[in-house]
Amino acid sequence: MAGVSRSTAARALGGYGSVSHELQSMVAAAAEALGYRGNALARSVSSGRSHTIGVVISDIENPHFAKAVRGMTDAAKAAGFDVILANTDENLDAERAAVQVFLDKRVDGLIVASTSRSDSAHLLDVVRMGRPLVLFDRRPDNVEADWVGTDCYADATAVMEYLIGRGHTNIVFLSATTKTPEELESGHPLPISTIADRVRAVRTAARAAGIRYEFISDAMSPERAHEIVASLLRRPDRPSAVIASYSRLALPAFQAIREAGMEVPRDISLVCLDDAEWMTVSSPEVTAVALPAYELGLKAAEVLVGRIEHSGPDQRDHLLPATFTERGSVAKIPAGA
Amino acid sequence: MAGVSRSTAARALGGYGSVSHELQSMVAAAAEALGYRGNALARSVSSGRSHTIGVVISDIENPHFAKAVRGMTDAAKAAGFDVILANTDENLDAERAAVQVFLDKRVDGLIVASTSRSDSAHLLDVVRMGRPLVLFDRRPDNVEADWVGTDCYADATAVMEYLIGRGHTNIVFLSATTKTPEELESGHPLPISTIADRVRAVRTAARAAGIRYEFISDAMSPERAHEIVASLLRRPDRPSAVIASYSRLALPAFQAIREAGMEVPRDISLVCLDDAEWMTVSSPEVTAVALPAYELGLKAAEVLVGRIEHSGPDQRDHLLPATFTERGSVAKIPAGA
DNA sequence: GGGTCTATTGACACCGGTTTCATTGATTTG
DNA sequence: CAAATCAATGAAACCGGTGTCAATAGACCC
Repeated sequence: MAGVSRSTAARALGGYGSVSHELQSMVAAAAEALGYRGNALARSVSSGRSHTIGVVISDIENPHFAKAVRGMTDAAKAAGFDVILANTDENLDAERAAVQVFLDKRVDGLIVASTSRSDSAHLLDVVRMGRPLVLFDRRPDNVEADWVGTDCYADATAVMEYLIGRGHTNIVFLSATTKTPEELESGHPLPISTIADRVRAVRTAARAAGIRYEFISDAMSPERAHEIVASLLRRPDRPSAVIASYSRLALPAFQAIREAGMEVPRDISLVCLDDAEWMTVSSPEVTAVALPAYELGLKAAEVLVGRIEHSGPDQRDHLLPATFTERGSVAKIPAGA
Repeated sequence: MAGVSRSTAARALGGYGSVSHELQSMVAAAAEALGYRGNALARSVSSGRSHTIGVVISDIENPHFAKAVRGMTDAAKAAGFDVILANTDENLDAERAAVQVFLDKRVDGLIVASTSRSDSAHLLDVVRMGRPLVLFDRRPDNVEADWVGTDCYADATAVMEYLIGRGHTNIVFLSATTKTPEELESGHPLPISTIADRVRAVRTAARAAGIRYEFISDAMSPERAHEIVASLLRRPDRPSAVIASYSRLALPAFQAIREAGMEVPRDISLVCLDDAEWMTVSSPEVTAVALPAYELGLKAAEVLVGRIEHSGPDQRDHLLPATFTERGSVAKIPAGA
């Protein structure tokens, strides 16, 4: 329509090569008149860049990931990338499939919150084929890639010290993993690195202080967590404090306590290693560690984009600080009580 | 490597055309040995199918959308599609840009929670070029496409009847829109259809019952909502009940009431037209309308996939029921009080 | 045994971009 | 004024798939 060759039209629209001003505007006018829009897929096939990054997480309904993904999309958008999303529900096969599909779709890079610390062949594939990869939250043992996360060991240690400092001597750590409490106790390797770090921190701090502690795993669903806490409360040697591994566990725990006719923190204390909105309106408000989810996501995408564009060689860990927020859910137990 | 032509290799791997069993396995073996993976982009260029759907919402951090997106990804995954995501923050330009980019990336279909009821040229483009489109939550006035949502008018009416039934005669409706209260009052068209329906329901029910009511718009951020409610509480003619348009407004409202030293529902009642987790652990628990967010998302993606695959002609509205959940945040006011 | 049918295969054009290369004409240089 | 330089352009090949078509050959039919 503009009376030029395909090459010239492509140059005019693609903004590369050199085109005279006159033809430039003729082509632009023709494109406008025709309602022409470039085919980003075709462009990607030849250019090798899809301007899309793949994000693989366990569940977007989890507010932590929702915030993180928001951070990722914001950083991605600022750099001209889109985000394609997959939920794995902590299922390794689903994770592998998602990574594979995204690779097939030629994403420019991947952000993965891997469900496994050790089964990382699919991630090794990614780095082997030279696709930028950023590990999110969880850090697999043998994958050489950038990692963005928080220091779970330090955070859990701080919480333990806080509890111990307030006189607690019988603490339960509630988490969602398929490992048995005995396995946790014995230092059996855990599939998810963040949980592993927290368990290790609890064990180390409790032993150092010589206090009673117990791991309860298997709180896979909110319903199950509710049951577990309810039965915990009926025990004669009821613990003085419960540490919830994350907010989806703390909520049913809180409800179970209330339904049992007990009160936080009078009858039992509650801390969470993950913050949530509701913890600021509950009675009492819940003491928690607030993870910088949005910032983590932002950082992860920024690091990824950096790798995509500069492909520098220095992979490293990017640690962001969490903030411990004291509210009103932990009792101070008088010495000798 | 398998000693066959490109065509045959493609047929063997692509699973189309006919290939002898012998060559089929030779090609498979060669592909395996070479670690060959198809290029989904190239496939999409020639096939015209990208197996990707674009989702355009205002904010993934909003739990309503997080749940909805989870539903969408689940339905999409089941049908072999991936989801690519964009946040607009209720910014029309961002929405337009996102739709355009997704179109350029040749998504097979779009789900859009549009920020505007009337400025829908970009959506009309989508239907004009024959891309399947599903409208989510909000329904623009003149776009002929499937719509998945709830009946906001009916839900808000039910809440008003509940409040009126409990003796409330001075109600404030708190929403986040740039329109002034006077514009809301006069029936001025609102950009977002769900808010428009709610405002209309409140006005109609209040007038019918002859009670006092007031619109407060402009609660754009949680901070602003907090301020607004705080000043509301200092008024001599303090309203007896506040209806929060959605949970991100109810939370700061709840906090502001508490910080003012007042108590829900003794000093003021609170209802929300959108449910949230925290409303079950706050004291008191908050009466709210629970939107079936996950199901809405699931439905939206199912409808979209149906259109992509069968392209039937009968576009329609898909209404899902919300559930009113009475908890403890609304006082019963004795007649004549 | 000749003719038709059908499965299998390769050659080749196509999708819609990008990129290399040679050609052209104008401008700058010596 | 000839030679060198350079911007602008089109032809053609490429990216990595898919689809059409004709050639081949073995199976089947009478």
